[in-house]
Amino acid sequence: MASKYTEYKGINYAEIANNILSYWKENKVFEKSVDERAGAPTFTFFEGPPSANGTPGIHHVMARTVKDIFCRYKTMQGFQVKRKGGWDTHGLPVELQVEKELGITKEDIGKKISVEEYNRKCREAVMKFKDQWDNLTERMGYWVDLDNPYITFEPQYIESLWHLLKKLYDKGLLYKGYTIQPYSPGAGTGLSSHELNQPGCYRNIKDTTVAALFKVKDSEKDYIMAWTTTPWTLPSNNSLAVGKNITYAKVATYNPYTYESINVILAKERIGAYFNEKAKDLALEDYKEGDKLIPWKVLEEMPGSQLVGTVYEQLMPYVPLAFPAFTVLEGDFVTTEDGTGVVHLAQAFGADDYRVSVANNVPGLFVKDEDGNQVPAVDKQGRFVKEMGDLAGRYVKEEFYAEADRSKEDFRPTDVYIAIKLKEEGKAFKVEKYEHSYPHCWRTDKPILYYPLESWFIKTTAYKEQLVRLNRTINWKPESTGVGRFGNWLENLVDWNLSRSRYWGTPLPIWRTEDKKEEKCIGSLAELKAEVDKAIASGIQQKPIDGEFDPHRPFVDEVYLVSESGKKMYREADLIDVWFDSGAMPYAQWHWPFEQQDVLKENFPADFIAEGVDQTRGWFFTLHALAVMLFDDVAFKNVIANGLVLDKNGNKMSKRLGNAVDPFKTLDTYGPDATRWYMISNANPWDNLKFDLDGVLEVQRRFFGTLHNTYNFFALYANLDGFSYSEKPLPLAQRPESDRWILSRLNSLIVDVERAYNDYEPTKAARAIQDFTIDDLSNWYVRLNRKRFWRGDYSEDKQAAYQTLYDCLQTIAQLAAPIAPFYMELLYRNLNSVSGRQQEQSVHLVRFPEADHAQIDTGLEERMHKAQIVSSLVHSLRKKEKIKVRQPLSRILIPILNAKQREQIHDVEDLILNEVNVKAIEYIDDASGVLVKQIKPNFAKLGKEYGPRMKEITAAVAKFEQTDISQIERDGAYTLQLPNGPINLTIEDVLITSQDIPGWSVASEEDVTVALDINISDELRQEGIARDLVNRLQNLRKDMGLEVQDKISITVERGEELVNAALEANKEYICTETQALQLNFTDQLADGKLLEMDDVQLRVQVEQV
RNA sequence: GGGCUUGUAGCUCAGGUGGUUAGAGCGCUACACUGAUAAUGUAGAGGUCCGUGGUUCGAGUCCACGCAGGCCCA
Repeated sequence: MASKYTEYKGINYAEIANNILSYWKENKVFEKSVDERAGAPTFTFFEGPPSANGTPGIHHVMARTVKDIFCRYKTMQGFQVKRKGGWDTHGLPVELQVEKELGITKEDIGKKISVEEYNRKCREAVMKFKDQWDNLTERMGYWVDLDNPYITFEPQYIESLWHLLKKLYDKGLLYKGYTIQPYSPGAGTGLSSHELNQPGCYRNIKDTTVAALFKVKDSEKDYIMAWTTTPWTLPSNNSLAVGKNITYAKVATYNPYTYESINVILAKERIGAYFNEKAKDLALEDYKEGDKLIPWKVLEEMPGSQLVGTVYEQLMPYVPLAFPAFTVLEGDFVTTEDGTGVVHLAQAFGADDYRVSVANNVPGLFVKDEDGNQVPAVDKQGRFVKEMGDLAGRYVKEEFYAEADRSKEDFRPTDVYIAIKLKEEGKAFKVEKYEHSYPHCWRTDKPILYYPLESWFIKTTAYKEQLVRLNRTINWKPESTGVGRFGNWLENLVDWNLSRSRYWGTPLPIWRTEDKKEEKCIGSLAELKAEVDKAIASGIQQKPIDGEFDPHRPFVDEVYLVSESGKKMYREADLIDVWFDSGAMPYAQWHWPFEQQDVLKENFPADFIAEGVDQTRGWFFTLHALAVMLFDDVAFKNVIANGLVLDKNGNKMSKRLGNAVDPFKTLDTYGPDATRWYMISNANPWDNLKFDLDGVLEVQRRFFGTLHNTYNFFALYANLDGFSYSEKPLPLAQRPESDRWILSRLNSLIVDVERAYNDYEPTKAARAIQDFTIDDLSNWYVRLNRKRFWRGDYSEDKQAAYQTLYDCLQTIAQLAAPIAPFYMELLYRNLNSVSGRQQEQSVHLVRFPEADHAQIDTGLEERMHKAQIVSSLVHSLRKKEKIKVRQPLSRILIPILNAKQREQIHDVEDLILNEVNVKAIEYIDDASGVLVKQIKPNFAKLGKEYGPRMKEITAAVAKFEQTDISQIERDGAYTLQLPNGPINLTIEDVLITSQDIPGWSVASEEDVTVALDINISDELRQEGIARDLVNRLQNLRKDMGLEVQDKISITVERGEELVNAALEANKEYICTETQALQLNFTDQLADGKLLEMDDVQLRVQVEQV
């Protein structure tokens, strides 16, 4: 055991962190923190896997600090907290990165590069920055098991995924359906939103638009008007959508192309876009064919809800559809920003169209292909199918035609062709070119179509109710993300589209015969092996599955199975959504159920997870969905959805803009503790953080600097006195008021911090610890008690001071360890290496402190608060009167409003007098006859009772004289005679203060008022001089380089009478303070030093003895 | 366009259930203090509590409608 506490001259926090890191490694502290808790209740944490194909950023430090805090906290509370790391390895970003590096596109896969080679590249790329990630993890102090992580591309992991998929399949939750996706006919492939968001994909183009007229069935001449920028979808129209809160108008007018008399129905707000205001007043009957101004008149108005259900005639009757096709529906996406306020729907060619049609059971327009399958009216090359009469074979977009065809003289784009046709048939009201932004395929440069593509889905909608119900049991931080963002998402749930047409990912384990009549879903590698053996037996497959089998493409595609009826089966070519990979990690990370069957019992569901709020519909959802569908349980009980880390100006960080903060550099410069503390204390994790390095510096200076100074102060004197906490702790009753006060505050702090951690409010915990350390411990307790540490013998009082300060530091180390694991470890070890009071090797192995409620004395805390107010007021008055604190003053006056207040201040009198260098406090009460009191109503209390009468009460109380105040104080009651009847006031109904003492300079705060007697007697003056001299002598000692414990001898040259007297009178005081063994006077001092004081000079000589 | 979220001092943030002088830290200015000193104390300047309406005796706080930023989704 060390005999001395380590003292520090300077401190390098980053270096400390490195030392602590080595200490943890050497002593396997992390491993112990898990292993030593074996058998204890578990606290389960799930690590959301990052992808190592990019470098980590500062926001990862944020997210991982949040995770780390609660894992460390729960460990300290005695739980066993296993933390298995993980890597997310599949997905499009990996593919795109590889393609970029190799300079290839998706089309080259299978041509310039084999799928096998391509996937091998992906596998390498995805771990490219693993070292950097591991390095960051370690250096920021994130404790997670990096040696046995789960990796989503490993065969065992994929096998678990297959098992889960099969469970879903067996429940009938896996089905193949359609989804409307961006589709490029030229490339023959669907596009991801990621691909669509690449720069240059959205372009402004001019399209032919049509405001089409849909005739209301059984009406004479009523037409509903809908506008579209894609006229080629009009032949596939199956319904119209209106907004239920939009007001529509029926307008009598004439068809501008056929001149027929018609009534047009459109949103009232959109009339101006289609009708000329000048023609409004023209008489309808005066209209002649060809007139420029077409008269119009609003016949009636109606809400959209009234239009819903209206049946109309098919616009372009190529393919008949059964009722309820051609019905007006309600659509929440309808606006009056542009168009007519009526949206034409073609189920096959728009996501909204599809959703609304399906929801209303309206059939979409499809035809049967040669295999009897339902297909849209436009084929995958972008051409109308043969059932479409005169349109058959036409490409829907002119860009799809060959250049040669387009340049022919009689070439008409299909949109124009349709527009003309509708004009001629009297079904168009307005045809015009319109410029808008439209997505293009980044490969072919041609416009995309929204087109129905086959996909595998998980029928999450079947579990909507359970998903919503169980979500209510989850503790979300912040709550709004759970009930709002996530809750709404669940309310509007759609089935989970699992399919991805890509190469690097988990293959869908479904095999089908060519006629799609037989199907098998494989749930394990063993099952696959067995099926393959069957296929080999039937001659369909040659190669058996061995132990080395990689279930990725292309190998899995080379596996053919045999159906029950003996037919060859092919794997469905899709990969699954990578979110399935990560959502299944609770099970797949343990290779469940193939190994460690029991592990789920102990480690599911998670007690806690944390990730960015952008994961709400990603990881948070897939975790929840799988847990609910497969296990009828939540996947996690508590979740923190943290916000973004922005730059200091509130802009998104990006490497391109150069405003990204380098996490490694930050850790190098400021150390992990200040970085973590700043992130947690500055704002709640779920708010966005404006990351400012100056803020980290401030945390370092203010919090860690203060704490470190406090420790250093303790170490300095404890070493001199040989304090090693070997004595028994002194009973509270034997410790002075200020010790009992700081211990009371300390125990209150423990209560607050524990509550904050339990509520997943790390910011509150950090701020509470910080405020205690800076305000209570350093700036009040240590400042007031400094002398107890360095003056006199090793008395009981001194022991009390050491023990008290030690306990505070020790407890802070434990409370703050989850947030600042390195520095708190240092503090803990520095203290315990001498005292040996705690046996654990690390603060992270110690149990979290438990509050001793017996030490909490709220009365004492109140009293001390009064002392702080009085001291602050006296300082303020001294400042105003320009009298420095070193000059003692005789007394302060405090008006006393009641007995309690007097008692409170009296109990802390010594502290106050000491702090402000005043000899006495005099209390003035009513008997003195000089008190002037103010009174005002207690609004909070009276307001509840009298409400509207507050105005008159306030006015009446404002008119109170001193005698009225005395009366209510004396009687405890007072009756107000008011115009609207009398009101009885009690003493609790008013607030009485005294903010003035006639003839004195006073200051007041809260209910305390202080006056300072500024008369300085000779005696006080002399004492002031003595104090000044002590100060100068102390400085001189310091200049001479003396240590605290060195003794001196002082010789002073006699000077002014007052000064001489001052020194004589205070000789003993001066000697004690300056550790002088003697103080001698002489008439002449040859080589003394001239000390300058405020208005005197003194020649002295100081020698070490 | 929808959902969620944020808006309080130059900056970062506090401000249970509405209650009458809206706070803290940093920064700035000035003064003081100095056996913790790369600290500390005191004072000062600095506010349309995003805006507009409303409810109320009373609104930073509650309601409605906007504005601006952010995230996610269309």
